[in-house]
Amino acid sequence: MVETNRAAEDFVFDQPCPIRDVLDRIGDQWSLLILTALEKGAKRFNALSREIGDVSKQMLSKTLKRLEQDGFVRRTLYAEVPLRVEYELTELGQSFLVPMKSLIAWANANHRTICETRKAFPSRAQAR
Amino acid sequence: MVETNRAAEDFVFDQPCPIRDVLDRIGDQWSLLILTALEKGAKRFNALSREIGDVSKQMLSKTLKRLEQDGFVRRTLYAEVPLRVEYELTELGQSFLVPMKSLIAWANANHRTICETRKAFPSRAQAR
DNA sequence: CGGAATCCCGAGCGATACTG
DNA sequence: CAGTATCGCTCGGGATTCCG
Repeated sequence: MVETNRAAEDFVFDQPCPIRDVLDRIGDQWSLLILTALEKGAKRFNALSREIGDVSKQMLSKTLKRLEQDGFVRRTLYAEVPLRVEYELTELGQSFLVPMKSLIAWANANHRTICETRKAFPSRAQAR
Repeated sequence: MVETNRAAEDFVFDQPCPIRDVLDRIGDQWSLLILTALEKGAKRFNALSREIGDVSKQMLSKTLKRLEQDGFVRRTLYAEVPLRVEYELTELGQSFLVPMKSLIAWANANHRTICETRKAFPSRAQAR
């Protein structure tokens, strides 16, 4: 699993289009939720799980690892018993939230309009 | 196909979380590309197809319809021969691009850092 | 407690062919 | 030209189970 196709695998590390690369992360359903949940401070794994609610442990784990790999989140392991692991935003993660917030604000402001428009659209045979 | 499960179907029209609803659209790989392509003015279907390049007709069609349904894009049909259809941004679509641009700017500014961080991450057995 | 491994289903999406 | 219909594959991600 480690040495499969080197060329294709390396592609992950050098995406040609920045915005698509970024959208792939935050567009994956959980990343943004996690990021905003961490905005108020460091959280433990199960605390995040409880706060977000409808995320499986697997996805929380995977998403956190990706966010860590991309430098949005820092993971700290405390070798206690029982184990304790804390996640917190890095500077990069915090700086990302700045432009993201204006987008969130836009979404909140215009969501009602979007829903109305959607309802008014002719033909109920639409996708999704 | 029109009258399946009413409750589940209506859910599409009234999403509880604004930002997730919005991200579902622009996170779908083509919406943002189309929106930015339309920023400079109205375009015809095939013109969009050629400009974006690697999008199939099916996905272009579906995505445009969703964007139209959500009120981001306006579709105008000219009953000529041969057929002519033009797509353009609505005011909503244009207003959306404002916060989106700051996010794009962030992505451009920090993409290199993200790629470096990603490369430096231990263990090549990462996801995606 | 904090994950990793396995199984599995449905959505996303491309390719192709057909229609108005 | 501007789509729609059908097919089939891939992959995200939930459920469940196992590990340190």
